[in-house]
Amino acid sequence: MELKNNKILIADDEPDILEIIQFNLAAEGYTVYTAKNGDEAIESAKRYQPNLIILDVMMPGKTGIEVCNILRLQPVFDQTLIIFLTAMSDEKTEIEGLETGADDYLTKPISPRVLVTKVNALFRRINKEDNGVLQAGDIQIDRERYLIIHKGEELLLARKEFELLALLASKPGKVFLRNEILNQVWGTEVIVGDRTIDVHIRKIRQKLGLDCIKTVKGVGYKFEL
Amino acid sequence: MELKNNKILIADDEPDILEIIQFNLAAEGYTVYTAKNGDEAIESAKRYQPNLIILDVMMPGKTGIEVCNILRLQPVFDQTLIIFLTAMSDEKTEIEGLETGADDYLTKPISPRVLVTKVNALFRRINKEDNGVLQAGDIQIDRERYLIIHKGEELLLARKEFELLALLASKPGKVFLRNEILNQVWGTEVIVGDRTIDVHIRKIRQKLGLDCIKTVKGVGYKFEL
DNA sequence: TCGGGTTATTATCAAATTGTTAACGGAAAC
DNA sequence: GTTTCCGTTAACAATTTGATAATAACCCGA
Repeated sequence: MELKNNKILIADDEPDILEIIQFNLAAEGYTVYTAKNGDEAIESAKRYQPNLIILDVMMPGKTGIEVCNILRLQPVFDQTLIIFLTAMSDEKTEIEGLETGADDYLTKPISPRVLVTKVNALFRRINKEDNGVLQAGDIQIDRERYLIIHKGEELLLARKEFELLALLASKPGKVFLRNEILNQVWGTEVIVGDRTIDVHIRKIRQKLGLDCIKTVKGVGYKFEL
Repeated sequence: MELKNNKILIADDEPDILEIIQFNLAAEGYTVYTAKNGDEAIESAKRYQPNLIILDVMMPGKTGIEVCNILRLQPVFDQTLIIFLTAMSDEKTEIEGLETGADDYLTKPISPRVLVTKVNALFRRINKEDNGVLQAGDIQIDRERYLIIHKGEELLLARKEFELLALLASKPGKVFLRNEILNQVWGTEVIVGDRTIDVHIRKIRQKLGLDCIKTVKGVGYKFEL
């Protein structure tokens, strides 16, 4: 049903727990990496750039909280989800963890079903494109079928046009800087001129027939109603 | 978005890289200093007290990591952001750097766009006021959507007007000297006459229809109520 | 009240930014 | 092997913005 192209890193010093979690998440379709201690976790995190990191708090060497603190220092891990595994009702730890910016907790012993549920819930929250369809105003953006639906009519956009519109519509109202647009739609490697964006914007406006993309001069573009 | 009164020091022994980085960051409105080796870097850092230091790891004399360690010893550089430039995927160095307290990494070859994005992101993290809504009296300043909301009505300001108002409203009551305003909104590079500020103030007053910007004769302007 | 210094206002011009169109090369489709 | 479509660019038009100059209005103290 879903394309779970999400990477998860698990760090725990107990091999049994590691295996249970790995098995259950892999069965859900996630790509799972493991680490046996804090240092391994940091290394793996940097290498694989996982979307979610599950950290045991009690680990030899660096604790989960220390790992979290170190990772959060880097913007790369700004958006990364982090879940802590704690021994039962360790309130002090929870408070401490909260401050380091964890997204959720799990207390041992772990129920595989609870785990999977929480993980799914977290990702659902992040990937708004839940069922592949992004709703913005009366416009539907179907990522899976790569088309726009406006008032029942299906509209076919070219790839770049589609991605550009999808980006803008992903946060209605937000002004996207030209830089942001280039990064998200064209990637960081390619170098294209500034006019390129304009031309694509124009094509979208033309095909949509709606004035839903506003120009904010000197700043960028935004999608609005 | 253009509160870039930030100073950046770059240290690299390759003149080409130095120039590329300098050019791109200067274009973003940062004030940029350069150094050709570790010792120069330390000297410049002490002299200019930059907000961000970009250090090549491999440099003749002192390496970037050594420079970092030396600087971090002094409380003055406690809060200074540090980014390392490393050869491609040198994980060992990255781990080592992390421990010395770097804030981010860039791997060569450098993409100017990635560089600019990361630098902006770092500063945004420090100056948290960047996104989110700033509430001042019954006026909301929405940085993300780049508009002013007053009594439910959305008001569009030109870029400089917006930045200027955002600056004044960021500290209601505080009198901003003309110099401060110039530095914050126009940056230290650009040179504009004094009347320019007046004109922008006037436009804001006009568009807002409110008397919320007070003149403090001989001193500057302040935002109030 | 007058004068010096400062700010307000206005119109104007230059520069920056974006819009538009056409055209070209290349990839994909036929 | 054509043909079509896409992405990009260049060139130019249109628009908006920002800076300045010139002038009026203001405030304060002498």
